[in-house]
Amino acid sequence: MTITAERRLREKQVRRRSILDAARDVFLDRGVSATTMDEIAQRAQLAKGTLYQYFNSKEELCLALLVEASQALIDALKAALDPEAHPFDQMIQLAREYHGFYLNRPDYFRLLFVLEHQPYRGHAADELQARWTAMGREGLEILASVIGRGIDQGVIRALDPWTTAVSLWAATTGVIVLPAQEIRWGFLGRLGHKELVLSTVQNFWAGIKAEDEQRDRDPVEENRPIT
Amino acid sequence: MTITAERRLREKQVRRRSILDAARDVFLDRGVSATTMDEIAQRAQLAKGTLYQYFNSKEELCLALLVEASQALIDALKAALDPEAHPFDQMIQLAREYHGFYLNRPDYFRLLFVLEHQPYRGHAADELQARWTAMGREGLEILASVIGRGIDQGVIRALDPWTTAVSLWAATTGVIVLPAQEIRWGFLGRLGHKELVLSTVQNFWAGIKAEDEQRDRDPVEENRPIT
Amino acid sequence: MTITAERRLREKQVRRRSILDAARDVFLDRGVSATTMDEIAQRAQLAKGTLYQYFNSKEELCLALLVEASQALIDALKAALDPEAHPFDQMIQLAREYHGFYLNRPDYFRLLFVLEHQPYRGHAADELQARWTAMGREGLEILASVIGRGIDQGVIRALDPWTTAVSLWAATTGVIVLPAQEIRWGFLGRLGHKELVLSTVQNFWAGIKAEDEQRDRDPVEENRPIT
Amino acid sequence: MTITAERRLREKQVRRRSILDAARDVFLDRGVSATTMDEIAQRAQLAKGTLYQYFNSKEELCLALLVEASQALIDALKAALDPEAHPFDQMIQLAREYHGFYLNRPDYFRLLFVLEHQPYRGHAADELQARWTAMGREGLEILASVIGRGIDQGVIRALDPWTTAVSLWAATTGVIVLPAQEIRWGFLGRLGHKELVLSTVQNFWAGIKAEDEQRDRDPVEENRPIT
DNA sequence: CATGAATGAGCGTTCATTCAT
DNA sequence: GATGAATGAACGCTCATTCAT
Repeated sequence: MTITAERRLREKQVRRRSILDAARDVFLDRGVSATTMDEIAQRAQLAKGTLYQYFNSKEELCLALLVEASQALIDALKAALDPEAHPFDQMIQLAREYHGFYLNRPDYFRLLFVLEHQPYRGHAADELQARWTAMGREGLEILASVIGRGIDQGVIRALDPWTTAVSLWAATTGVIVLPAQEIRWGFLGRLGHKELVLSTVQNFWAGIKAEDEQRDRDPVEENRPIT
Repeated sequence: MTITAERRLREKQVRRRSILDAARDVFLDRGVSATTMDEIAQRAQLAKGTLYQYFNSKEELCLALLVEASQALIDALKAALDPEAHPFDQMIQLAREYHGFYLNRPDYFRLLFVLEHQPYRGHAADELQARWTAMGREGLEILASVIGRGIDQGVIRALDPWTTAVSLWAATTGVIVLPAQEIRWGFLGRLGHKELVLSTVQNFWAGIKAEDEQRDRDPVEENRPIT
Repeated sequence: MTITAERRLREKQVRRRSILDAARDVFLDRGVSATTMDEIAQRAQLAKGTLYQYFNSKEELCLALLVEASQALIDALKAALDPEAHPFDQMIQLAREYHGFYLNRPDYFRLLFVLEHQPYRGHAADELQARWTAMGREGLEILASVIGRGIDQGVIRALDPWTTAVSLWAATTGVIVLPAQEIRWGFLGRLGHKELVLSTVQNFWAGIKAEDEQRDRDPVEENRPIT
Repeated sequence: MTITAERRLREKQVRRRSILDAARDVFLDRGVSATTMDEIAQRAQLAKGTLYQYFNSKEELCLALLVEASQALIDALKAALDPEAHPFDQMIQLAREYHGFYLNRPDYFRLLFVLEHQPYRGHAADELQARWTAMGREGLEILASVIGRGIDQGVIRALDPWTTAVSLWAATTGVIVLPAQEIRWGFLGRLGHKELVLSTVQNFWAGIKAEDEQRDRDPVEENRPIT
């Protein structure tokens, strides 16, 4: 009995997983609003009705994906951070990880930052909505605390850590997100996308470091894959 | 005769305007793909069929709005630029104007940079599509030429002007766009939004200026309203 | 005054004509139900509203065209008939004229015999409806009287003239109408269309002529244009 | 399990049938282009969306009906043909069957030969389109081969079998189709419709038979009902 | 619990007709 | 009388959701 129950649970989780995977793929192919539940069901090799046993609506399914993507990003950022390292190195670690997340999970990235999302004030999912918001803040706090430590150690000018974190994060995101708009704005220039991202971070560092801080070495090294 | 014809023309333009205004409002309320032609018609106090006398499709209507918004932005940027000024000041002028555009026409701004757009390769409106793309480039070129002049005058390091322009523009947009995501990411910090934008530009400047360039004064002054 | 009134009348007739011409052309291009009043107005170089000053509805416009076409066919058949000729020659005259009508006015022909027509029980046009029906009968009567005279003179077997007329007319129409269905039924065979029509008539004549009637010459000669 | 699946399949077929029946009825009432999917759904007592689970478009639904009707006609013609009989008798068999088809399935007949059809080059149903065309040809080939055998046996003059088949078929169709136009052309004469059809065939035979062929007997006998 | 057929409100779009000028 | 912009009821079709099996 217990064994059967366990297997049941395991199967349910597997099924939930495959629905999320399928939904993510199709959302990214077509955009959220252009995706139909039929397509998701087909990609997941499940009947359409089954989807509704795991998620109350298309909206909730999308939200679950957003929470998952946020969690993955936060986990990756946390794991990338060496607590012993110099604040500058930590910033670079985070930037590289952020860009690595973009490279390794462009699906999650687009889902979080490019795709248009309605306010999701639907008849369900208020809890998911709250979790999503909380996660956004959590990610920013990682960056803010790095900057705060840099200021404490005197290697960064006396700025507001939270504001600076927001500014850096937003600027970086703005650059990472660029390829999604390439259709409109034409080519990006001679630098590759990765170089563009890291040089933006480097410029930013140059702007916030304390006057006498000499650390200026090239942050662009190879990027280890994230799994 | 001529008087009647003139009035007709004027009325047509007025009606076209009111359709564009209504469409813009509803697009911003609901997002582009969730907006229905019925809603636009209702908001414009017109019959649905009337919309199709002015625009061949929803797509074309949206594109017309994008072209209009791009044009407004480009015009504002051009007007704000003092050709005699120091490159640093020009950068600040552009940034301030960009932010001013965001303040004065948040509707246009969201339309251009936040709302998701399909590739718009529909059965109409190819000319509009082309104009939109061209305008995007034109805007970037204004910034690139400022940076290019800065490099020529030796006040900016020897960077690629186009790449640097893309980087600065993307970073700035990333910051300006933040409030649209506030729902998700919580508060921005203690600095106001405008200060955040300008300090981002200032940091960027610090990163790209030539070593011996001393200009570092505070760019945050009052912002004159744009009409 | 009278002169002006006359010119007015003439202009009205000209305008009515150009509407009918335009409608006929577009009906034939697109089929009746797929034709829009916009297209007709455009082809007639008139405003759409003007159409409704000459015809109460699309339906009535179509009916007017049908009456006109019927009249043209009847007139052509009557004109082609030499009252002094041998009944066989008369039959051939009629057949040739019928086919000539198809060749010279394929537009009218398709309108009458190929295009699908609703019962036209609309809110107008009952009189036109009646005229159309009457004209159909009138055309058949021309053929029936020729056959009747042939029977009287002993050159055609003792058949019922009206029935024979219907049979000949229907068979001929069935053949003439073929090209309209070519899309479906593939090629027609080695004979040309005109030869097909006339050989059908010839076969029919061979079937109804009196045993001893020798007249059997080739009815296929050149066809004079009808204007 | 199998029982459930079987019943499902059966129910699907029943539903498909009832859609086809409803569509046929409404097409015949209103004409193809004037028929709306709403009307079909209402007549079938189904939701509109359900129609689209069985047919991809109105076009495909119509085409399916045409293929079905063609198949029924071809099957009937093949079944009616006695391969041992005299070519003249075979022609009469086919004509009688053709007319019988008209009597038993006037709905199918009108669908095939009276209703106007667009070229049907739509976004679906290319296979159906091909089947329809092929079936048209197949029907004609039955008649052509009868005529070809008559020529081989010397009872028909040396004509082109395909052309002659087209001519006979078109003439016969023209006569059979007459009642559909009765509204316009008034009564048919003293002979009944069936007699008209068969006498048309007989006249045709008289025109194509070899000089010395004597067979001329009355083909008009009672018509056995077709089920 | 999984299924997939059925549903029906809603979509973007069309077009015959009206009517103020 | 001529105009052409405005109308709005339909149209073919879609798709998130439900529910009997």
